[in-house]
This record gives sequence, structure tokens and C-alpha cells, in this order.
Amino acid sequence: MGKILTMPFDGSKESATATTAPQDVSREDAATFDVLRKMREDILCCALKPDQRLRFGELRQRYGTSVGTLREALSHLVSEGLARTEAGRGFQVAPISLNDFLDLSELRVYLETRTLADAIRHGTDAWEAEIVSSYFLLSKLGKPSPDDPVSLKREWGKRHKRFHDSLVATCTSPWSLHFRSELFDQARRYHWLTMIHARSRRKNEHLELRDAVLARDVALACGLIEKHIRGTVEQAASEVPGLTLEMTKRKKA
Amino acid sequence: MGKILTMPFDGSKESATATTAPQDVSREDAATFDVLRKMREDILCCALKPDQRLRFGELRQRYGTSVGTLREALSHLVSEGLARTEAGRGFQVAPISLNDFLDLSELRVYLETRTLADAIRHGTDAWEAEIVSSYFLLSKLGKPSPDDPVSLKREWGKRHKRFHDSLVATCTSPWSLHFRSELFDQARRYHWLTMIHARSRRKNEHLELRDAVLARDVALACGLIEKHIRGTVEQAASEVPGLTLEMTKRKKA
DNA sequence: AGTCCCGAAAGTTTCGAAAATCCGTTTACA
DNA sequence: TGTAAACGGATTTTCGAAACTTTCGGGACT
Repeated sequence: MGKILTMPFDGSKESATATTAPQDVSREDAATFDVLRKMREDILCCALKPDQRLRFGELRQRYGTSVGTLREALSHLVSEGLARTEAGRGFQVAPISLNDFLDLSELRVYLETRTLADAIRHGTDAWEAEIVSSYFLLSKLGKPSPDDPVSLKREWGKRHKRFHDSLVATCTSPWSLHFRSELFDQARRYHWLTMIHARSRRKNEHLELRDAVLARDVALACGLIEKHIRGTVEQAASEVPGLTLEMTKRKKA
Repeated sequence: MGKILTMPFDGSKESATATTAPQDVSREDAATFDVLRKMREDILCCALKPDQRLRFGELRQRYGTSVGTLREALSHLVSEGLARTEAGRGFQVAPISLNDFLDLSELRVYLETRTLADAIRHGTDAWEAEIVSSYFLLSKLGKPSPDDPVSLKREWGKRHKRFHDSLVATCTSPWSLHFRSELFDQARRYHWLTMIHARSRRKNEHLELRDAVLARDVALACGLIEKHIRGTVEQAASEVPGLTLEMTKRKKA
């Protein structure tokens, strides 16, 4: 029972391990998990562009790890739909298209409303507190313009995700939450493109959403999030250049 | 994503030493993919039992492959929800519980009806032909009793999956199909338990379903599949011993 | 010119061993 | 006698290299 696992004391009070990332409080899976997270973030933020070929040589240098570890991370990304692999031809970043965005957004409407409704019904004080907190952090930044630096966009993306996650945190259906999370990540790729290109501003839908959720108004909150998702799609469709209905023209020079 | 291809694979043959398979037309990923498929099937059929620890030593012997390959396959299974992994404690088969079955079945009702309705609306002649064909193969076997040999149960499971896949094959939403497929595989674990333990017989719901789909009756077909899924849950809940609401009692012998 | 074949180069896949980690047991000490 | 550190065996995790596959380009033949 006793989970006191006392480390064999090494003398140094502050473990000054300079070699690897020192931010390990509860290291998940160490190297593999770390590489996976970084890589996912890079795909979501289009640092690794859609359809880009992922060669092991470059990746090994970029993330400073071995082939085996990379392979495991890539394998994960494939089953999340963020990468593709074919026969003996290695891996590549999953393509994007308006069709794909439309498809996944339709499913998102269902899963977000389903999880949100359930979360509201099972909401607790701690849940409300986290919503308030994460909204505060989100609003403090304000949606970045295309001209803002990448680091700001990344930070906003993180806070945006945290806010939406907090809304559905008390949902009682693990499977619904799981798929919602995967689809949300998928949508983030398109959100990133919108952030880069779109100049139009939408009104603060997050505030409305927060208040509706805190008021426990299921119908209103679900309606708002549906409008939120659909609005994002329309904005991307009209303002992101090159996001046509079919981006699958495999032009070979 | 794209592993919804329902090719008529013969698989499951012990071709360990059969060096050159006859002109592999569809060789997917050779070793890794092969191990992954075998392992998934073993988990679905409870040859690897829920909560069972998956040690590399045993697995290496069972599947005749290396640690790295196993790791990649296990990694896949984790993101499909068929296995778990924790810190530095290796992998284990995902647990099962009635709660889990109820949760995933509720989501299945939505995804199956959604994909089925869309598939019917976009049905083609080839789609109908495959439905007729796969139903024929399914009905030829008849649902196995608990006393039937494992090989028969496995074959029935394959044909059952192929039939249900054929129904939704023309659905136009890749994401819906993807999640439907994952949930269907999850449900197969519980179907297997039911096949092993349940002795009650249900009427031939597959025939009704087939005819409703071929008649392009969306409402009827969706109603039938909903009843089909819910009926399976009830049968499992009442006839599978040990499938209680909480199976998470961590009894250590 | 066009087509086919063959060899070299680039890249991917698989493997087993070395390093790191965990768990149960023993041992030291109050 | 009880607590906690140290030890040893077992297991996991990571890595780089060997084996294999695909791609590309030159040269001979139609």
C-alpha cells in the first residue's frame, strides 16, 4: 500500500541533471512520450507541413533521439490520424483538405455537445473553478493576429485547448471524451491555419460559452458550441488560401 | 485512419517457415503489421486476458519477433484502447467492465446509425452485392454455441465483422467510419465473452437488418441496429458471469 | 527517340545487446 | 520489533548497426 517510494538518497538536494529535461515531476514515459508530444505539437502547428515526408535522418537530428524511439512515436501519430505510412515508403504528415475539416467538424458538433451536456449535469465546484481559471488565462492573451510571433500563437493554442478541455472535464463517458479529444487535436491544425491567415475578428464566443456553462444552461451552451465550431469552419473555408475542396492534386513536377 | 479496408484475408495460418508467400499482392507492412494484427486478434478473443501483464520475454517467444517490433505493435494497441502502459512498468491488456461496455455501446448506437444512414443513401450495386455475399457467409456458419471449438468462434467473429463492415462501406464520412471501426473492435471483446458463456438464443437480427438495408429503409435499419446493439449489451450483462459494474477489484493473490 | 535492365545510393525495417529502471528481499540500526 | 536503506534479479527502455527495400540514373538494345 505505502507508496512512499523513497529514493535512495543521492546527496544532492536539487537533482541537477543537466543531461535531459529537468522538468520531470511525473515523467510519463520519458523519452518516447516526450518526442511524441513534441512531434504532435509540430504537426498541429504546421512546423511539419501536411504531406511532408518524414525521413528518419532529419527527424533523428531534430528531436535528438534514435530510430526506434521515433518509429514508436510515428506509429502513435498514425493511429491518431496525424500521419500516414505506406508499405516500405516511410512516414509522412497527414494531408489536410476542406473536405476533411468539414467531416471532422460535423462529428465534433455531436461529440462536443454530448460531452458538454453530460459535463454540465455532473459539474462540481472544482470543475467551475477550473473553467473560470482557464478562461481567465485565455482571455488574458487575446486571440493572436497573423502578425504576432509564433510563440504567442502556440501559447494561445495551449490555453484555448485547456479552456475547452475544462468545460467537458466532468463528463462521465470516457469513450466520448477520448474521441472528442482526438477530434479537437485534429481541428487544431486548421485553427492554426486560420490564425495565420484570417484577419476577420469574431465576437468573443468563449465568454458567452463560459457563462452559459456556469449557468448550467445545457441547451444554450450546446447551441453556442455548435455555432462556435461551424463558425470556425466557415472562417477557414473563406479566409485560408489554398484550402479548397480538393487539395489532393498530386502534381508531380 | 485508412485501415478500414475489408480485404478477404485468409490469415491465421501458421506460416512461420513458409518463406516466400505466393506473390504478395497486398503486403501491408510485413512483420510489424502482421504482429499487430495477430496481437489485436488475441486480445479481442481473450487469448490474452484483460488486465494480463504483457511481458516482452513471453511475447517475443509467442510471436517470434524482436522487442522493438513488439513495442511498436503494443504502442498501436495502446492508442486503440486495447492495451495500457504505465511509466516504466510495461504494458498490459486493457481491463473490461460492464461500465465500459455500456459506455462504448451508447456511442456505438450513434456512430452505427449515423454511418448506416449515410451508407444507405450512397449505396451502389457493388455495395449491395457485398452485403448479400457477406451475409451469406455469416448465415452459413450460424452463431456458435459455447461448446463449439475456438476456431469456429474465431471464424464467425471474422464473418460477423465483415458483414457489419459491408453495411456501412459506402458511408462518405471517413472519420465516422474510423471511430465506428474502433468501437466495433472494442465491442468484439465483449461479444467473445458472450459467445463463450451465453446460452440463450436471439432471433436472427442480421437477416432483418440485411433486408431493411437492401430495401433502403433508413429508419427501419437504424432502429434495428440500435436494438441489435442494446440487445447484445443486455445479454452480456445478464449471462456473462463476472461482468459486474465494477471489475476493478485489484485482488492480489 | 523510346524502353528495358542493372547497379549504386538513399532510406526504411528489424534486431539484439547495453543502459536504466523497478520490485521484492535482505540487512543494518535504533 | 519495527523502520528504512541497500542489494540482487528481473524487466523495460533506448540505441546504433545490420539486412532489406525502394528509388534513381546510366547504358545497351529495339
